[in-house]
Amino acid sequence: MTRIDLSLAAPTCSACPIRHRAICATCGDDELLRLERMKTYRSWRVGQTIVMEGDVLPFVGSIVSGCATLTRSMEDGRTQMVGLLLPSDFVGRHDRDRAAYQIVAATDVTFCLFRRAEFQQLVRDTPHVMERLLKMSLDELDAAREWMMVLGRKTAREKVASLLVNILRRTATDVHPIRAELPLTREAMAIYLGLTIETVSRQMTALRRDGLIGLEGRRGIVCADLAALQAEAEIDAAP
Amino acid sequence: MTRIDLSLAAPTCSACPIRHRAICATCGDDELLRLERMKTYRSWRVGQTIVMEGDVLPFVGSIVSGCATLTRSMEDGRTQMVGLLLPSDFVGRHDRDRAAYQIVAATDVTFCLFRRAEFQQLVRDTPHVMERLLKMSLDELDAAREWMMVLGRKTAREKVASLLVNILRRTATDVHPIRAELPLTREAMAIYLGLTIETVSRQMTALRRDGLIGLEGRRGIVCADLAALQAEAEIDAAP
DNA sequence: CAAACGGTTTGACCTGAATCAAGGCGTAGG
DNA sequence: CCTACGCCTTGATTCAGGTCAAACCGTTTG
Repeated sequence: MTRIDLSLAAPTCSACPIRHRAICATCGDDELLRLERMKTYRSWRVGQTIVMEGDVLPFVGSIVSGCATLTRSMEDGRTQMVGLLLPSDFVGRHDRDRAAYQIVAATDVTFCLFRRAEFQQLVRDTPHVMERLLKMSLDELDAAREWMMVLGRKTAREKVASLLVNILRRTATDVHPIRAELPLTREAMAIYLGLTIETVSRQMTALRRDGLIGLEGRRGIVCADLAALQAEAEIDAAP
Repeated sequence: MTRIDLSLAAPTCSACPIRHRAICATCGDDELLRLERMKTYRSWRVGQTIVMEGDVLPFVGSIVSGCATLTRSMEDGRTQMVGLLLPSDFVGRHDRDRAAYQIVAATDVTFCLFRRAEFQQLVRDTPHVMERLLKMSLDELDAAREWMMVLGRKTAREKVASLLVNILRRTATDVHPIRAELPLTREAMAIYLGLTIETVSRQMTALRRDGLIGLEGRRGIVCADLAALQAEAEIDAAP
């Protein structure tokens, strides 16, 4: 196995890559110091289970780099992804000590973790941190509802196109043409979209055949015309 | 048309039926007075559109009685319900003035409304109201994720059974056998579950034929063995 | 009382995605 | 270099749920 260095010289918060987008975005220097004292960086490798459904979860935190998934499973093994965590997203409930979902590293991933009890105290002492948490939760609720539309009403082709548009928007590196590295395997995409691996694969092939995307290796995607892909996803152009 | 009285002698908050479950649950007498001064009761009839997607929504509020739905629609008319509002549920974002979803009265319905600007000020002044709002939002997010499992992975039969269990739990009148009045038409059930009217109807008939539920008129349902119905819904018995 | 109407049920048929079954392809290891 | 392994793609077939069409049923209206 290729060795990679998962240790991370925990940067000061002010040098943190997610400083201005995560839960700490609205914190001043004093609160940043307080966070600094309660935080721990921790990394997991691709494929590792971070917590199981129902486990005690003594931390909450932000994802700093990489990608993780929240999933729920039924007894017979059917699995649905219910959250996709990308850098700056927040994980865990400050007011509950058990995980409601399984969390798995979709790529090598690093979290900035806070002990729950201390974080909860910070939330209670600092109204604007609580407001930030509230805003982020409401945004996640809106995203979950958008996703319900995808799961309930879209065709397989529209589902795959919707996911690609989301990922291109959030993780694109180049911009003309827009290009990104998929943080998900075909299986993870299927679990996200309520489809099977085979259907995801067929739809990816079809979108490429129709000239809407290009595939570079297993994970790379390029899109010369994002508006066209968005139209395929039937995303209302409004916002 | 049968006339019914939709005016409601706005009760004092202390006499309100949702006093201990809604956003105001943690308020003391002083804050209740403040709410009292900013609140308005307003009712809508079955079928009325309360707000359209994208409309300016100058209020936020709680549902006091009846039932309303949050839906999103695509340009070609496909529609998905993304929220089902029952008494004590909270509607609207304190930090946004536009509705992201269409809100429709599923039955005659009464809301307790607060002007957004005033409510936002209350939230900022009163940490425990903000914490209450945060807790309710996180609970809604969990419910949305549960629903994603239903939409993405369950069969039509399991979907219908899941909805019936939810409604029986939240709105049951009698308890042995458990009985409730469905607040939704077959069409609304279909929009909730990502199915068609016909499939919902067939599954309702099948559940009755199999002795899992009884139907009383169009809206009444009875269930002698809720655990059996729950098993049919594949709901993990854990909690 | 007949006709109209909205919500619901039922039946016949069709189709999109699941399932089952091979293969392909790039990387890792013997 | 050959083999194994993970992941992905492709093809053939099946089936759950959608579509189209008709009829039912309780309530309202002329």
